[in-house]
Amino acid sequence: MKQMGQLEAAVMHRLWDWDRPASVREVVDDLQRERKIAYTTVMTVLDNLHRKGLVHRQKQGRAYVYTAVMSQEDHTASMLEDVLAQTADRGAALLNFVEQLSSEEQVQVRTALAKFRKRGNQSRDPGEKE
Amino acid sequence: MKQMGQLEAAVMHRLWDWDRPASVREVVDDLQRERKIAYTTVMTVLDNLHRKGLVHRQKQGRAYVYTAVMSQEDHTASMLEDVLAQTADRGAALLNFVEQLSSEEQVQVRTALAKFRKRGNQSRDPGEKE
DNA sequence: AACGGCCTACTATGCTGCATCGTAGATCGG
DNA sequence: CCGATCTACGATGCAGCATAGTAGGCCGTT
Repeated sequence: MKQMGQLEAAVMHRLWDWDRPASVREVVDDLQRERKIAYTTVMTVLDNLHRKGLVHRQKQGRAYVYTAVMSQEDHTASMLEDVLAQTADRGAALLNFVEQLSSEEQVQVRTALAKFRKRGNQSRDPGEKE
Repeated sequence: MKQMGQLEAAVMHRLWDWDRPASVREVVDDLQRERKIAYTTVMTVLDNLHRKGLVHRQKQGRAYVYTAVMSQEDHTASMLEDVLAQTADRGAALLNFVEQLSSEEQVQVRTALAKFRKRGNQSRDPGEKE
């Protein structure tokens, strides 16, 4: 459901990097700096992303400006969740996963978990975002 | 690279469940219990999985017997890794991810990490499995 | 008011991956 | 030699993504 194509990903990365509403024009111009691509191609992609619910859009003057619905981190977390959802034994998969993380990352995760534990974990403050 | 289609996944799940070399015939027969499907369809799928390196095969008599190259848990872990690899900020993504895990799973992960830490992390003792 | 830009909507094409089989040919037990 | 069973190879259909052209609307400028 979240899986994207190359171009879609390239577009999303720009929206994430910029972290502000961006028009098709802006995205096209930025992509153009790397390769030739038609305005309508990018427009179609943004339209598709909108239909898929990955970006939100709003009319600004004549044009639409697009913004990513989720932060990249949340999106990644969501994809990780999707992967995990398809496995029979989540626990086992999780173990093998953290096992394969680098020591540094293991520390990061451990630290993060400790933090959540203190503040009662379970989804962060309600009323944020959304 | 690891992403599979529905049928491919159904086949892999059987190989994982059985945890032993299985022939096309066996897989077909099992799939047949749920729906009609041609022998060659399954054969093609197994052949594709073989080309993709997800299963290993060996001649046994006239037929090939197939076995999953990785355990399901390792495969899932590998996909999680792939997802994480595509993100810019692995750390942030990891945090958001563990944040969204259930309390139980957080405990599991924490326990697992503690275990690795004691035994100098890096791959668990061989033969433990599960 | 007509013109040229810019933007959206709609449509179309090509490619790739997966699902699905059929057919031909090899092989093995009778 | 015959039928059953396998593999190898090829064909078709459908879906998702990339790509882009065309038509028409809107707006500021002559």
